[in-house]
Amino acid sequence: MADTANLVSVARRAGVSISTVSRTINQTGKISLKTQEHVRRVMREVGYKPNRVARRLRAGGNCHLLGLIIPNIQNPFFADLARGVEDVAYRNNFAVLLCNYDEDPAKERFYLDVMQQESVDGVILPPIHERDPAVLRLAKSGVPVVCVDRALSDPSIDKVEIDNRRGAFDAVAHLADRGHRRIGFISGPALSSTGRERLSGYREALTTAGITVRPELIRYGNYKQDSGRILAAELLSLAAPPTALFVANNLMTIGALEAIREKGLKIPEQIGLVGFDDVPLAAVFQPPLTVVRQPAYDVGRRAAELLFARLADPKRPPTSLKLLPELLVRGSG
Amino acid sequence: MADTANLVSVARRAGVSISTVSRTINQTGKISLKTQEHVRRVMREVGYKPNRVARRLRAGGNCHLLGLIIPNIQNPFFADLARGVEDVAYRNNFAVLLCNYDEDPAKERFYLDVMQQESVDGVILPPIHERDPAVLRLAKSGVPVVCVDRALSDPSIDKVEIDNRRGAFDAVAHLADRGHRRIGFISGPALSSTGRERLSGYREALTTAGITVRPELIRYGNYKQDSGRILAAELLSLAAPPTALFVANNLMTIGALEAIREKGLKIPEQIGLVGFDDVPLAAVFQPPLTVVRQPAYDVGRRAAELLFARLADPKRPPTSLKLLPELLVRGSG
DNA sequence: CAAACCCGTGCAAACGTTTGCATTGACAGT
DNA sequence: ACTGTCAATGCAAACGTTTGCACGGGTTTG
Repeated sequence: MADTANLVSVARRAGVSISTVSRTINQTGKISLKTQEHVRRVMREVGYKPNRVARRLRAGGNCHLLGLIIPNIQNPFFADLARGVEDVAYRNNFAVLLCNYDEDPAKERFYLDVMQQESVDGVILPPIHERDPAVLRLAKSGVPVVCVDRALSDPSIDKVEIDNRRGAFDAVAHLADRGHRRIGFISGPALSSTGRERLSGYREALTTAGITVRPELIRYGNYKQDSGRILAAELLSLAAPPTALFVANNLMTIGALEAIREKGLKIPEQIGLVGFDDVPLAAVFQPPLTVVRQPAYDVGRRAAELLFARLADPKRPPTSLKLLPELLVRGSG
Repeated sequence: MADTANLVSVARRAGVSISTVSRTINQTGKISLKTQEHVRRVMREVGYKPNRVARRLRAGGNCHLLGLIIPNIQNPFFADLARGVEDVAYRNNFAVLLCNYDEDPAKERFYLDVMQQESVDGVILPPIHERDPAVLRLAKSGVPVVCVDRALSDPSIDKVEIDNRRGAFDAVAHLADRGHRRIGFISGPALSSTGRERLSGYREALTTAGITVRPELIRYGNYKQDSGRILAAELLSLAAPPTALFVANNLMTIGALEAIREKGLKIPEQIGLVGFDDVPLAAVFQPPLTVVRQPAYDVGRRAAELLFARLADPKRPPTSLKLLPELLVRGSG
């Protein structure tokens, strides 16, 4: 366990003070070119790597670490998003602290504390709901926060969202175009901003198409596979069942497919289906699934870029981005 | 930006020294029960949270952070694995530093450096290959390392693997049972240990079934979707094409499905298909996909548990776990 | 020619912990 | 009464950085 090279050993070996070494590394202060080169050579020789921990302790931030707190990395949407964040972080020599909070406020609070304790340079997360007090507190304490996917009521916070209303509208309008009049909707939680927006897009599309909104065709799920299966089964068992389903996220869509299979219904002949979120297998599915693709990777990428912009200029005005989802018409509805 | 409570402020407020506070927190040294209670009350009052950065700097490890370096979080296998790691970490009040290295040695090296610079308590990763020098160096430098999914030649390192040979054997034996005699194999990279093991399982199953191994039916991919599509198309265009395909991972299986669809072949009548790795949609696919399910979540969980065991007792003998995959016979082959 | 200035560099404090050692009473054994 | 022991606590060094300030010497300025 050879103790690693540090500023002191480099300085001693180069015959200069540790300040000089530090300043050559960070390009701060005036150091003659000759000295710089010499120091750099010594650093290479001993394989010096600055200690990020000491650096963060001293500088309290500004030190190459950012936090990403998401509901669940097993959801492909968040995996893509995380990847977008990570790629930008890597390009800036940042590492990413990843946490899954499972929509559990206690876990969220724990991880927000961790972020502060680790003095990360910034945090990216979908807040648990619009006025998430723990997130607001973190932001107020000076840690840059970027919200993704879901909004936070505070207008001073950078955010990257998806136009959920538009995505849902397009999907449902498409189903109406195909002649469907009874379109069931498996929504997200009534409390979530994404859930509400997708619901309003659904409503609006129906109204535009001159179709009455029937509450019995709307069910509220929790974005998990099971609820998709159960709620789809409920809808399909109605006396007057819908001829098409619109499902508010990927996992619930898979659940709905299970229910449809159990009923032995043929897609799209007997039941049309459009889901929110694309998934890897959707394009090769029989029939290929029509979905609203969310640019998840881009959401992550843009959020990270926003974060770096804020780090570079803490005074810049807050930015709010709204990315457009895309209806991929394949074969299921 | 109210400056956060620290040891000094707590100590002052409680009228004791910082050592006393520190020792109450860590349950080290002798502090009277009365003092302890008092200190704890003050800590609650001011909402004190120990600064993890300072702690790590001082203690150099043992400080609630572990590193996870994986090829790509967008691969559901690694997403599940990551989730397994994270759950165990959370239960132990640890946070996880997650990095994607994309099979790129430069990125891997960068992230391994980061791990050391962050003085994480331990690292979990699938090494890029068996004698990955960067990983060996890290391990030698005293950072506990647990290898997952792929092996490292050094026997002193804890590892959790999948019995790839067995998984491949079961899959191919199953296809042979169904009467297939020309079974194509889309393998992983020839260099990877998983690739080699799955290949040897494939060979063994054929031999056991009395089928000659034909090199022209074996193709080497890179575990990505494109190579699955391209190689499957090649196999299906042979003068004597295989009647069934065995594909060595999930993404390449999706690629193979694309190729099969382009050819207009019916599964399983015209072409049988078994893939390594389960994916969310596989069970509701038409036909449902027969796959070798890897217990990815458990790999992550066990690896994290191994890591914590090693932290608790650095002298414990190295452990090597081999988890069994499971052939899920559904409808595709 | 002194005063003012700038360049290149070093000294030492600070960041918030942990921990070896010293210190203080209290109390028991002689 | 004197000493050794022990429990409870405090002091200060250390972890590896960054950075404000000071300093020496050379160059410009009035």
